[in-house]
Amino acid sequence: MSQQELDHSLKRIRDLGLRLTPQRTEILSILIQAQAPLSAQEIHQNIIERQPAVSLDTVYRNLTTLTEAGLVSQVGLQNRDSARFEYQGQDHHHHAICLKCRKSVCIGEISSQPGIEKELKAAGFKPMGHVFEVYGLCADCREDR
Amino acid sequence: MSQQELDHSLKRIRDLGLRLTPQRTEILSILIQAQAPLSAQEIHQNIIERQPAVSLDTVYRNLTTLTEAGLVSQVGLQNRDSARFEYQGQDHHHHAICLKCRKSVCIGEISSQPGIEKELKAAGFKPMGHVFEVYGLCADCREDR
DNA sequence: ATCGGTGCAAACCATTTGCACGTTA
DNA sequence: TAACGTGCAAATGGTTTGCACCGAT
Repeated sequence: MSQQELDHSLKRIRDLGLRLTPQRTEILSILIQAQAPLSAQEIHQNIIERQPAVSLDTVYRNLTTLTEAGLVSQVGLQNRDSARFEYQGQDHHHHAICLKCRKSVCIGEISSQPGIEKELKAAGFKPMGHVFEVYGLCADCREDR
Repeated sequence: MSQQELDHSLKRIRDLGLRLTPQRTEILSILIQAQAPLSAQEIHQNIIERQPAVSLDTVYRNLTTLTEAGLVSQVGLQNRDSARFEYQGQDHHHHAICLKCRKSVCIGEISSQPGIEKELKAAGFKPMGHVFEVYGLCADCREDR
């Protein structure tokens, strides 16, 4: 569970020759415990409850660093407002995002797409990742029953 | 072909009670002719070659209006820099976006995902749309052969 | 003792908005 | 002529950056 993920992450940080600062550890542990992808601002709010001096810039810089380290990944919302981040565990998964309240529900990985793989191959495109997001209305926000 | 799409779009605009301004028509026709999703800035550049007085704000406002009219859709890039827009024809399709040069290749619609549909139903989530984007390196930018 | 990391303040830049005027229907 | 749409300029807000100091290794 989370302690294990934190240990794994700290090891990876050390292995990459990055330093282990209290800020970095804190950001990581917040993301590991998070139930949903968080924005930089939300992470910052969360942190200053315990460490009031941590700046928003540091949160941004660490999110970049952790993303490059492969420990965190970005979750978009088609360029509407701010970016969201989540801890990148073993399981690759996606999200269904509510257009009204912004909450997101995790959904599993999509099945392989032979047709698309073939198209990419034909175009000479080298895929390195993908984004799949469903948007709509969550159970609380939909107006029909 | 494009004249037909333009006519269809102009009709839709009239049907919605929106006005037909030269700026609006121009933006639409640029998007219809575009080979790839364009950013607001690119559309603006393109427009002022013919109508120097059109402002960037107007481009933004029209992109919003046209998106709401269902004639244009946004293509993201996971919140990295600026948004891109493309004409929304009959066919629903997706993009493979090059992380280096930003060019994008169109790819077909993904096949239906029974597993995910079931998950969404269980969560009470009402899907209204989805985004699927592959990112990686295009034929020109990949370094291996 | 290094060199990466941090805080602060200022810079950036895409996008949005208020307002008065022009134009479409 | 009544909204709607536009241009201009200013505001907004998320994110980035320069710089000097601090602290992990």
